[in-house]
Amino acid sequence: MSKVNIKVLADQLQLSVSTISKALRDSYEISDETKKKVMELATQLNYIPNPYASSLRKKKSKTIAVVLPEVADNFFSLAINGIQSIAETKGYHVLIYLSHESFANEKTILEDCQSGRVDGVLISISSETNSADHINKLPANNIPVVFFDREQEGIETARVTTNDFDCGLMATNHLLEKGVRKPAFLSISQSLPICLNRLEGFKAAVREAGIPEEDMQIIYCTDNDSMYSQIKKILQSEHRPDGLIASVEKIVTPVYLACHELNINIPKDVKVIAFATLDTAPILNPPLTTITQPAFEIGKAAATLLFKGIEKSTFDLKKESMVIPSVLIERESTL
Amino acid sequence: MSKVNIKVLADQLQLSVSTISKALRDSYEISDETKKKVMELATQLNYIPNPYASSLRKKKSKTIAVVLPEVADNFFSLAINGIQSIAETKGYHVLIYLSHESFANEKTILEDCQSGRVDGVLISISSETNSADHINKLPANNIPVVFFDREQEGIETARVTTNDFDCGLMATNHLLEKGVRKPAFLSISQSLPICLNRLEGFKAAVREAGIPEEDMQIIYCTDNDSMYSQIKKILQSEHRPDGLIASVEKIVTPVYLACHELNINIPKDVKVIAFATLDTAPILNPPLTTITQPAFEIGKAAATLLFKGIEKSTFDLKKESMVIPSVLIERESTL
DNA sequence: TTTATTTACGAAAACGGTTGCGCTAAAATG
DNA sequence: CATTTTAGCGCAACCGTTTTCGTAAATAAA
Repeated sequence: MSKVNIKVLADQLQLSVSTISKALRDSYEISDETKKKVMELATQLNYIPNPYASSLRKKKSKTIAVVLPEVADNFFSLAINGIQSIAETKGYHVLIYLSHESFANEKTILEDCQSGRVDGVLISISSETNSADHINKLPANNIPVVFFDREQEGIETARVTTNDFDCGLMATNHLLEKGVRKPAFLSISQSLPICLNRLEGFKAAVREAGIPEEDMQIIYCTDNDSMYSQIKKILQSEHRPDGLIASVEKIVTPVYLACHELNINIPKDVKVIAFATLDTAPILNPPLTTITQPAFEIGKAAATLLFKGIEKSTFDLKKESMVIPSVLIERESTL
Repeated sequence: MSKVNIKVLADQLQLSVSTISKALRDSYEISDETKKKVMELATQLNYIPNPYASSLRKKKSKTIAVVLPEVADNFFSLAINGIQSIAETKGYHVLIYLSHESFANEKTILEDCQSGRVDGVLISISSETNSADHINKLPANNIPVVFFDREQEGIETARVTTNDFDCGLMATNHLLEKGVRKPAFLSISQSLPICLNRLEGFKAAVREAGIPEEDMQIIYCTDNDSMYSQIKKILQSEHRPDGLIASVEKIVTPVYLACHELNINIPKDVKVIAFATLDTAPILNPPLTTITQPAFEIGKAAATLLFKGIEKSTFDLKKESMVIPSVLIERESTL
């Protein structure tokens, strides 16, 4: 820690600490001459203000928390980039917390966020979370919260999501148009709104198309480790689907591996479409048709909203809610 | 911000603030009876200590900074996970900073790190960085620094890297064994040690094998946007290589795309091996032979070292240096 | 019983900035 | 020339905790 503080500057210049403080913050109370002297000595001695002293007094930390389930996912990586890009320009610092998809962890993290450590929170909830209390405490304590991607119902605050229902519909219709008659929807959670909404879109499309109940499947792959064998089992069953919708990115690799292993041809035997931001999608075998979410933009938008909520007291986050549409990129996995 | 602080507790219990503080921290000076009363009221009123007040007084922030070029890269995502996993158990908070491969940004970030905001820094330097001064200031100011993956020479501190030279050698030898006679090495920087070391391995292997100078190529793809066309040009030239080594992950997609576009068959016409932690490697077309770096482990190891450096004054980071080997995973792109 | 020690707590000074208010001298106003 | 205004700066409280030191009462040792 740098040992030169305001007091050192004050002593050397024979001025009071308040004068130094004001000079550094370009206050109108201080003459240009003094300001210049202060600035010069400050840079000369490499003075760096202590942010925590300032935070303590001003009750502002210029820091936000980003709470997410994992970073080992392309979507969240890109979202973090988007968030950072905005935070940088605003002079904010970004604390990253990982819930590891655990509700208990999420709760602990959010508790700490009420300590004054952060001015606001961006959160994408864990797949276990299905209660709102632990999150509601934050706005109640004047800490603005913005959801991005994975939201939680029953909380009145801003959220930035993508058009999940429409995309579920779109993805399913795409498969149906390509001749799929026995579609299966692969999910990872029975409670996450993103999964539910995508699933609802799937159901709507299937109903609309008049697919009989027994020809469609909804499969929950909640456990990362058993995902591969679970998918293999489905592909070997007598009700083998001829079209798969992977509702999240991490389902893609097990699906492809299982198909290769079982000598099931994509797209001839089974067509595959996935919600993913994978940039290797075009070079997969075969290239994967994706519903690509604007991860970077979602991050940026969420951060922008949060900063408005933090800085403008007139701005009401409760009224804000953004939907940034995803795009379907057709490739050979659904040819 | 929660309005209940130590003073509120003190008033309600008719005790002094110092007693409360000590009770909360389980000091031996306080009777069990008082401690219990304090704890109870604290949880009842949902007291959450202000970390910045504590930091200010104790001159410890329980926070570290992670400075890296980008997060839109599998390697760094995994590394962050590794770092977080250790930080959590130690009760540390993690600030993420992105240099966007810019030296100027990196410098600004590191300057801020000297403010007392963080107790230590984990850094993977930008591709532009080739000076040490801005980093050396940190240890000089008693802020421990640990490099992970991308290090900078001329700085006496711990680093956690992988065996880049050996892997460069290994990758090249692998290609040569598979019949490659005109290898090309694709790099992104002329100064990054990871690139240089891998390149040195490449050179050594090529020399050893007696490949004539004119049959090997070293290509610098410094610009993200022109990478694709640059690679295409190389593949169309008369000196077309028959083996490619992608020294970093982000080169993979342009290489595959270019080959597909030009109808160049991997591995028949050109064999490809890449330094990458892509989990889609096995489902690419064709599956990609990789030198897979232990990103998660590197993150964990670096964080572990940093915390030792922070907490044990006897522990000398200068003497520490870890190499965690990468593994070559053979797939069809080099068949 | 006297003295020494322990136990349990409080007062107050830090930590490093920020900020409202007061003061002085010079400049502007009448 | 008397008076008000303004420019420029310092004093001191404050933000919420931690920590040193002091002290009174209770206990132990002499």
